[in-house]
Amino acid sequence: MNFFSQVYELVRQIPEGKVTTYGEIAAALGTRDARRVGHALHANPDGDLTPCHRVVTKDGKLSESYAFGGSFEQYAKLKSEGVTFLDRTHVDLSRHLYHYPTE
DNA sequence: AGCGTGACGAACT
DNA sequence: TAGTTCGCCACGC
Repeated sequence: MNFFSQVYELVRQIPEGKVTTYGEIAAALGTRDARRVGHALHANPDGDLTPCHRVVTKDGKLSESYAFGGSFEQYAKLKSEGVTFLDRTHVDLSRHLYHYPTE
């Protein structure tokens, strides 16, 4: 089990209508290196297997370099799942942030 | 092999 | 409050 796989596992645990942040994932794996989390998602082409559109930055901002058609795809997918937005590129984290259980 | 960069973000100054 | 440094490492050059 490598870091990438763990990232994918956590992302798959995000329920519909929820989002999480790079920092949450990194912290859940015991590190502060959010860059690897982002890199893992971008390196993963399995858009159906791993809902990377549910992962945003700490500010709730959608990633600017999203691989599947830009942040608009994230916006469309998330909105269809019931996620609300502060503006076209910012998720309402106060309503939809998924916090990983601490163990 | 080293160096710079990067879907990031917290801590520090 | 804003700017800088540090964490940590895959990847391209």
